[in-house]
Amino acid sequence: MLSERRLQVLRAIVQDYVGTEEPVGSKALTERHNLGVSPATVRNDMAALEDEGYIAQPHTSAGRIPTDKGYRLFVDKLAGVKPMTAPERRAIQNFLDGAVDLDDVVARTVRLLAQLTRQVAVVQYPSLTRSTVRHVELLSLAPARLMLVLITDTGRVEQRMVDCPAPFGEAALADLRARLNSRVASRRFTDVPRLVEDLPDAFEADDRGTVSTVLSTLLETLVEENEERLMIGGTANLTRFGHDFPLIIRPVLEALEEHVVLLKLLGEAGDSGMTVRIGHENAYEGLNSTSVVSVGYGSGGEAVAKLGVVGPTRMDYPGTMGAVRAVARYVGQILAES
Amino acid sequence: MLSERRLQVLRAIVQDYVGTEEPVGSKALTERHNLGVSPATVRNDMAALEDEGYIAQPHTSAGRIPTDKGYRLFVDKLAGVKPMTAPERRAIQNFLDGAVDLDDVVARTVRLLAQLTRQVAVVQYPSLTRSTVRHVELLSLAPARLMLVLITDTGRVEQRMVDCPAPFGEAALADLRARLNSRVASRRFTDVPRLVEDLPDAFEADDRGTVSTVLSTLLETLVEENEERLMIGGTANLTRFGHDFPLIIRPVLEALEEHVVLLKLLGEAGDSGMTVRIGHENAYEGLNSTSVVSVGYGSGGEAVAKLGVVGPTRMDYPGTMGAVRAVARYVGQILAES
DNA sequence: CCTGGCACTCTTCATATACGAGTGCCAGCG
DNA sequence: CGCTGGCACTCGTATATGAAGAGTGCCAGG
Repeated sequence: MLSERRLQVLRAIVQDYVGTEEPVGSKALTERHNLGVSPATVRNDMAALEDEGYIAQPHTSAGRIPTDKGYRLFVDKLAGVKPMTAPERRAIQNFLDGAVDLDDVVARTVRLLAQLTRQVAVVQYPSLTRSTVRHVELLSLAPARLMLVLITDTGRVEQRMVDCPAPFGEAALADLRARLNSRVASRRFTDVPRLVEDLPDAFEADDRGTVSTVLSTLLETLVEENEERLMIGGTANLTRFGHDFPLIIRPVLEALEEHVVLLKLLGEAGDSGMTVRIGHENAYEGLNSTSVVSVGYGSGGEAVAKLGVVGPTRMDYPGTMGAVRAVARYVGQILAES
Repeated sequence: MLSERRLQVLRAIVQDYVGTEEPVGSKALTERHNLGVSPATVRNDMAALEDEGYIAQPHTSAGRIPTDKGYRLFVDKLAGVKPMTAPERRAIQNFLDGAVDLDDVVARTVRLLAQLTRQVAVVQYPSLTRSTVRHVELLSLAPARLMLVLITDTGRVEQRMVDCPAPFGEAALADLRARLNSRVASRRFTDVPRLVEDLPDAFEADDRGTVSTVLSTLLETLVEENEERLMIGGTANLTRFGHDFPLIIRPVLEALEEHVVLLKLLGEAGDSGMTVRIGHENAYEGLNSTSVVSVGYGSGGEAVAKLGVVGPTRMDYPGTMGAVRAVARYVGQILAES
């Protein structure tokens, strides 16, 4: 177990390195933080910390930098979440309050988060499977072509084309629409499959094919992988990565375009509370030199989706976590209001 | 006026520089291209080309690289559009044919274009104002809350929430829906404002407020700036920019996130045929070291939107133009089929 | 108008050297 | 036993120097 002072030394190393981007030496440490001990003592502590794998030196005779394990300890034990100041909170609220619909909320959230943290922001749309149905609509576009529109209580709207096996009359359409809504409105999406499974039985033989097609399209939209969407922003902040960045930045950009990868990443994060994945803790290789800070947000007590940021492992964790948490809170409020 | 040989020298410089990314000297030129003259002669030609501003040398006693003006001449006079090979064309078609809806078409197009050109791809959604109305739908979500859904012949779907000044009955809703569709279905979106302006008159006084609100929401969605959307992809290709790229790449990433900037850029491009904007020809400063190749696409003879790529000025123009043109053609076909 | 020759310019690369930051270790002190 | 100052050592960075090479501009001659 590490002594109290050694933990403080680690904390000081992380803070200085995050600030300066340069390996930090024993002398500089004692000057900038009053640890009450001499550089020689700090050197001993550093040697111990290095033995334990919390810090490393890029080259012999350079200062130390934290390892992923060092950041992990820092986040878990040595640092809290830095709360937003009152003016910052007001700014967040003002920025989000103008949103007119869900797309706008998500877009604004991405911008805001990117700006606050100066990192890449990732915001997931509210998951269908965690929302309730507000309305299901069926439009007839052509004799054998329908459009299915799903609307959730979180304001999300999904539409899908349905090619019917046979023409479908106006009367049957109205019937299906009414029955569908009476069964699923205000119900959770996860219950929908069970609630509609016997619907075709209520229709004439000629129409059952179409009804089944509509229902299977409906169920398809609820399948995970299909239903999750997200928006990213602030990629320009990747340029703040470091000097060596050409090699780092490319896989990160690639990962950011692979929404599936990001969704998986967010999915792996804990369901409640804030999750920080540091460097190699991220399963996806391209993100091995980044950290991902994410948290769920939702209108009530329950999270309907996640949001977060992706940045260099050398990031200001307390500040980033504070911003992410605050934004998630306000987004939740906005969703609850609408 | 430049002599024929000097133009060939310029062409050779552009080709070599694009290939090697290194300034090209007189000796290397005569070795790789059989111009039939000696390096000394080429040097004289180069001096002349430099006087005219077509090429420049990064440092004294280094080879020459083309200027924006040089690329311009190359594109206008010295190079054609390189057609896609038959297998490439088949691959394009296969890749696009699986698309299930417009979002999917656009997403696939972006991926395809980014992959073919190894540059950043930009694809605009079909413009509303250049499409015709397939269907307008009104859904009642709450007593005083409607949802307006617009569907175009190109498969684009836009939805907007409408907060009504007063509750709106089911009968009035059905009436409005029917009247609206009978007036605007199959008409061009640009005609819509004229076609609906007297609609409120047909309703009872109590409902006129709501009808007007619906109509003004409808008209709002048609305003340029609001109605245009686009998707980008392949940003990871920005890492292929050059060695100096941290300073170049940041403003480019910023521009790519500002869809308004990109839309303006595409808007300025010629309405028919392919447009190439080279370096400083781009009005937006952040894109001064990039070139933008864009072209309109559409189901019929008329373009409904544009697509293109953004890359370094040092790009393979003939190949890029060929890919952009081919993709635009196939996308047009796909849209016409659906 | 083209060509070969030639002197000149500059960048790049390798080598050598000095400098300094930072370390590890040790003996001594409280 | 832990902290401290001292000291020798390592090694990366910065600077200077020189050689090599690529490329140029210019000129005289064909």
